Amino acid sequence: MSTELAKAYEPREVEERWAKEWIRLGLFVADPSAPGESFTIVIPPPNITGQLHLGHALNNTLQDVLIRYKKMDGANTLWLPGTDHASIATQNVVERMLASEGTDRHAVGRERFLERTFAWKGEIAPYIVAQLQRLGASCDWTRERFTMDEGLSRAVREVFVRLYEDGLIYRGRRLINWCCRCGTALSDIEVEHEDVEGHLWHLRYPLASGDGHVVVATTRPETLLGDTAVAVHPEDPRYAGLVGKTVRLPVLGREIPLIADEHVDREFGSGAVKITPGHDFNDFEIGERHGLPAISVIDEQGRMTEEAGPYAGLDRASARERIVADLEASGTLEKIEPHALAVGTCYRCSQVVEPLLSTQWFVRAKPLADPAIEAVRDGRTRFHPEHWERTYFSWLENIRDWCVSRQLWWGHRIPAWYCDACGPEKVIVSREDPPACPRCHGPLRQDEDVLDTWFSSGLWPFSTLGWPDDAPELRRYYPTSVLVTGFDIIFFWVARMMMFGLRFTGEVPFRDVYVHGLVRDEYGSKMSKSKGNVKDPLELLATYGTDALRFTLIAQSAMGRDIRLSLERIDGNRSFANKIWNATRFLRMNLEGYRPDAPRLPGGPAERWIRTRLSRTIEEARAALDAYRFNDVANVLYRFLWNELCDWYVELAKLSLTGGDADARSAAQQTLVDVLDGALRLLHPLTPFLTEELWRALPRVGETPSSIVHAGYPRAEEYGRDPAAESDIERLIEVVRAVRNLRSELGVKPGQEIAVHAGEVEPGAWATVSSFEPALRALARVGSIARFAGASPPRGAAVAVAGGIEIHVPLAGLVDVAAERERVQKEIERVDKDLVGVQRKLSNDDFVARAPEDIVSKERGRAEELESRRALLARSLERLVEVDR
RNA sequence: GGUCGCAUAGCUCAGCUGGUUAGAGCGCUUGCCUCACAUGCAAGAGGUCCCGUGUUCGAGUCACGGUGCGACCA
Repeated sequence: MSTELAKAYEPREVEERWAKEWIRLGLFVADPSAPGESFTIVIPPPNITGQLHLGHALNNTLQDVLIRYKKMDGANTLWLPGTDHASIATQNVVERMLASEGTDRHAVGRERFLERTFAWKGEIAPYIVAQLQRLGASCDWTRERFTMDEGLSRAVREVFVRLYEDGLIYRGRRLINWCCRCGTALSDIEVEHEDVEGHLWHLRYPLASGDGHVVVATTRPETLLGDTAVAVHPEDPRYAGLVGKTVRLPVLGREIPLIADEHVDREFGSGAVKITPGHDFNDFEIGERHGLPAISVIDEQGRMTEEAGPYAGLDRASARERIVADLEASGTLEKIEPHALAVGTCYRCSQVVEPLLSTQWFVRAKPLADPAIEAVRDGRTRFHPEHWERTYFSWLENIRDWCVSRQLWWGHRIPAWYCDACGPEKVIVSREDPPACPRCHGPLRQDEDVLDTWFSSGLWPFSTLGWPDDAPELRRYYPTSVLVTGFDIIFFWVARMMMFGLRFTGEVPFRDVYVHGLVRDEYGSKMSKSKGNVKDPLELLATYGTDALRFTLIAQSAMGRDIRLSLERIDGNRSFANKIWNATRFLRMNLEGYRPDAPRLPGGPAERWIRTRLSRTIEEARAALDAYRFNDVANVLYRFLWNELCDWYVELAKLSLTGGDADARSAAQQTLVDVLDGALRLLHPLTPFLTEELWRALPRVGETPSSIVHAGYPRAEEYGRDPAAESDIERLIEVVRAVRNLRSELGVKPGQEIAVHAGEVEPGAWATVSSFEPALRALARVGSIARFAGASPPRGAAVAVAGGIEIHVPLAGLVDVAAERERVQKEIERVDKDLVGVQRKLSNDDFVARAPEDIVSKERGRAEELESRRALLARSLERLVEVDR
């Protein structure tokens, strides 16, 4: 209290101090036994692959807003933080490190590789936590979790075993997506489709009978070696007589059948397609239907297998070149056309993915998906904005079995064991590591593979709370209240959490899902390292301050929209922080004689007005927060603090503070203190650092609480409502604006006082306006304001109508009359334009007859007002003409 | 090919269940270092609300069609 505030807000020191202090105070440590309604958020755990980006900044800012709001409002809150092991992504990072050291994981060995990766995690996780803390994230840091923690790993095992026991997990040989670079299977959604300009090769497959050929079109000629049929549409007249015959496969000479299948697209190419069940998902299904063999001609390294005959050992790309050349030489190649196609690529390394036959573990998805669909249909979980549920449904309704095994080392090892003596079919799946084969007591070999990262992420909302144990945290904080996340992981994560949550806890994992947009650059492009348009959040924090960045992200978070982050906007909000800082500074400079414990005085209209405005603002802010309308919260608070409190109340309060009336001074001081107190609390969830610092600088009775968080979220009732004061001050503001406008347009010098002659347009307006004479003097440099008698305003005056009065400013010596005439003429034209619109409405009988009464009378009132204004301006114009004569 | 979203001031965007004079920030113009703040104060200019049709007394807002952009799925 004793030290003065600096002239401008310097965020850095304040942020560093409070980030530490909040943790030291244990402000956000959850207590399951404490009272209050539970409000829980589990953090979308950042991957331990590196530093956070602006998407994380947005995601965590929004969560923090909700948690701080609920915490202040008395809820028993828990925001549980943590990190994700991100098996494939993290393994790639560590493998790159090894590569730069000239070695690789196979040389290092599994055990040392895992040690190395845990060491990496040990470095990165604290760094991520520090970044979140820097952002102001009010997580319960004592409960930080990591997806590979012991407890969470136990949950993973429990789920795997139970699903296996329930027949929902099985091991099988099927076509899967294989990333040759990462050396692992991927699930369907881990494959991204990239549009590329490719080719369509038209190939002649001779009929085995020797009489002619069939032309097939393909985008992947090298897979021809694995063809086991050629398919046409059953109703395609071009091939009517050929179905059932056989064709001879070029190069290899294998005889394969010509079959008919309804799924063949007659429009594609020649209408005949080669069927390669071993390397194409559609072909695999056709193959199943027709009992065709599946041949693998490409292996896990992306090389041609022995089945590929003369091409064995070549990689996919060179095999294609060679085959095309050979086909051309043999006259098999009819033509090549350019063709756009979507190739599947690995979402972690962007290499082209190869469909391969492989033995993997699968989760039977449908029985899990159905309850997850139902829970959203009946509203147990709601999406905000709602339309995201369509995305959710469309995926779950078409879900296919989920390949969960990964040929990686970093992750949860699959709890399955094999006994070489008893044979590969005898699989043992167990919660505990089995010591020996239960049949032959021989040694067991654990499955080498790990589980898909999303398998453990799917358990996050309850595994972090102690499940499968019956933990107090689980009882108190589950189901969680809201999940805040980006739409890009609705499939990966949200849907999986729903499936697992319902299956294993019987309840939805969260009541609400708030889906925010992506943070893009100012041109709307996705930020990506390859484009080089990534902005480092830490850099932005350092330049503009955390609160400014947070406020900007919040203000831009309109439901259902991406965020284009512009530096200008952050800069503007840096000014906003400075503005609030200075308002508080102003208050502290005017506290002399202020007694915190003195009874509150009612104050004048200005005091009652700003309290009313705050009360309404509180109501709006709360409603917006409750509905996740983050941008509305930001806008409402910005407007109140800057455009009402600073622009008007502080200016009005200056009069009372220096006017010599002790009560008026006290009332102004009290109001400034109370309103600022409420406004800072109201704003705290958005800009925690600034508000915490300033709030503690307010004078108060007794000891200052350790944090603004304990001060309660403002309630509208705290500030009361006074509609009369509200309309009076609005009147004043209108008049001040009108006079300033006249001054500006007339080019009156800023310092020069002017006389105002007023006439009353609305009954009672004069009494109100004239009572504000000191304010008019201070805010509009009105030297004197007097009511003119009857209907005889002064000659040669500029005129305006505002706040229910006519305002006449005599021009004598101020301005040239011709310019003023022009101004009035323009004003008349403007009024005319509005008047025409209103009159057209009123002359429409349908409107008068059918529109609601209040709308019609509103329009009538407007017409009257415009007409009288027009008449006034016209008279004024006449008198200006007279002056000229 | 299917689905979804977006199109409003020079730029970035608000505008809920159809009814005000269509708003904000930045930028721009003009004037001010007025004793909290030049990260400021005051005033101002700037819009065929993408196009068309329809529903309605009334459409930026609702419906349908089109155009353009983006995303997701196949």
